[in-house]
Amino acid sequence: MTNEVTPIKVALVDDHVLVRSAIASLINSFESFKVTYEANNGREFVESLTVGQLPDIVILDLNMPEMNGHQTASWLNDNYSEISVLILSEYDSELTLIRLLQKGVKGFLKKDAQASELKFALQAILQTGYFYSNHTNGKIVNLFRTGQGGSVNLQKAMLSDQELQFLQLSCSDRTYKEIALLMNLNVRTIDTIRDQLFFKLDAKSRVGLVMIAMKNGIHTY
Amino acid sequence: MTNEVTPIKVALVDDHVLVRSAIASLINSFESFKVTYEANNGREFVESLTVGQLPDIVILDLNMPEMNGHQTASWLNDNYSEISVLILSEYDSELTLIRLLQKGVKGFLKKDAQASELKFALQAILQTGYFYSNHTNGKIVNLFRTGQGGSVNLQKAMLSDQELQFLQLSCSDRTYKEIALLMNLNVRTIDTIRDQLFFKLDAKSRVGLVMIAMKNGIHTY
DNA sequence: CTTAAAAAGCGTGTTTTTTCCCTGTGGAAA
DNA sequence: TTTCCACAGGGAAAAAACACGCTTTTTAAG
Repeated sequence: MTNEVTPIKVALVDDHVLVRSAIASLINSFESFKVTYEANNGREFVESLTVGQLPDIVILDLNMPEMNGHQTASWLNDNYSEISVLILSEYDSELTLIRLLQKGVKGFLKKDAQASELKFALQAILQTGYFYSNHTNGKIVNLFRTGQGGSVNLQKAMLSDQELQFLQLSCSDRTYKEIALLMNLNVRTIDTIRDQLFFKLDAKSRVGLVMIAMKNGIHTY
Repeated sequence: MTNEVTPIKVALVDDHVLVRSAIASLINSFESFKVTYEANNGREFVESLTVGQLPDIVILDLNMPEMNGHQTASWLNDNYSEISVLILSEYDSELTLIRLLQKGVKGFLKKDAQASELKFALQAILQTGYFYSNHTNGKIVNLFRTGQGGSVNLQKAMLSDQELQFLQLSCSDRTYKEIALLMNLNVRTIDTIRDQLFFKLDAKSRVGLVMIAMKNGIHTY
């Protein structure tokens, strides 16, 4: 069991202050957990980090100004790999899930989770080292979960930078011709990238792609 | 000033337990406010209402199972119009804003608001009777805000049931032909409805429409 | 009630965009 | 070598977007 004298120190990084301060008081109500850091974004958090008072777990939102969840997870992985990272996002993280895993992220939780799930996730990360919600779907996560193929299929399942950029640019009124221009590619190549995404994401049309992209917070505002 | 002996009673209706219990403790930290009801959806809330202990303000999420925010606002407007309703949604509410206003809703707030905004919104509703965040955009809200035309333009700005249904059905891989079949309309009529929505929502393509629909939580999961 | 105006619905047709074939090259990796 | 894959091409069918016009229904006004 955890030591009651020195509670687990949790950091919260999220620009949605309403939700953040709310989650903070929820975590403080958990036995043996205590929120010791609160920040509006990655930069703010990184700058406030004090050696000797490092948190045990950092709860990160993905979409933040200045320094987002991806960047913060990378930085933590490089500088303080002993700190566990739990992603708490508004969106699914399927599309960039493998990227985040490579950055050492220990778990994922969506903001519409139950309070008990958050507590369970925190405990699971401490005890087993990881927590993966089973509320995800889609080809990618299934590939990952069923462990079909080691590293080769993971590369297949993972979206390339190009594919991500294409997805992002697709979330607009732009035609493929315009997207091709922006990406310095031939329209035919765009065809190939699109078809590849149709397969990877189980979509049948651009509208389908855009919906998946938005559910994953890929779109730019 | 508000009476400190009898605090303002607030009800919270939201199926995102994590966020809800979090917001509850936040509101309880506000001076002269107290959360007296918590429910996972409209039905649960309505059934738990006890005469003599009615809340002063109900904070409603829009997307809930069993009985959603629209339905709950309607019911409250019909049965307990003395209770003020504040919509606290994950999404923009532009598309159905006027509908909600007609149901007597007193204010709107998005979940990514600052904590201080929530407090301000609650106080504003008590003192002035309403609170409208200025973080909304789009043709509809601007029409409403600038007061261009009294009731005629409001009808124009408001989306019809048909338009809403079309928007919802557009969020899929369906072709317009299939949507026309589902709505018992000719494909040409679908053209008209689409073009009308292009105008009302400042969109230029179906992808644009779908993005607006998703930002407003119109899509079915 | 009558009439004008507005809107909703539907038709024909055209242009643009999207989607889907199948093919081929050049480079990197097995 | 052989295999894979990013990239690119031609061609064609389907879907989306746009134009114009013609009824019927609804609404508003006199």
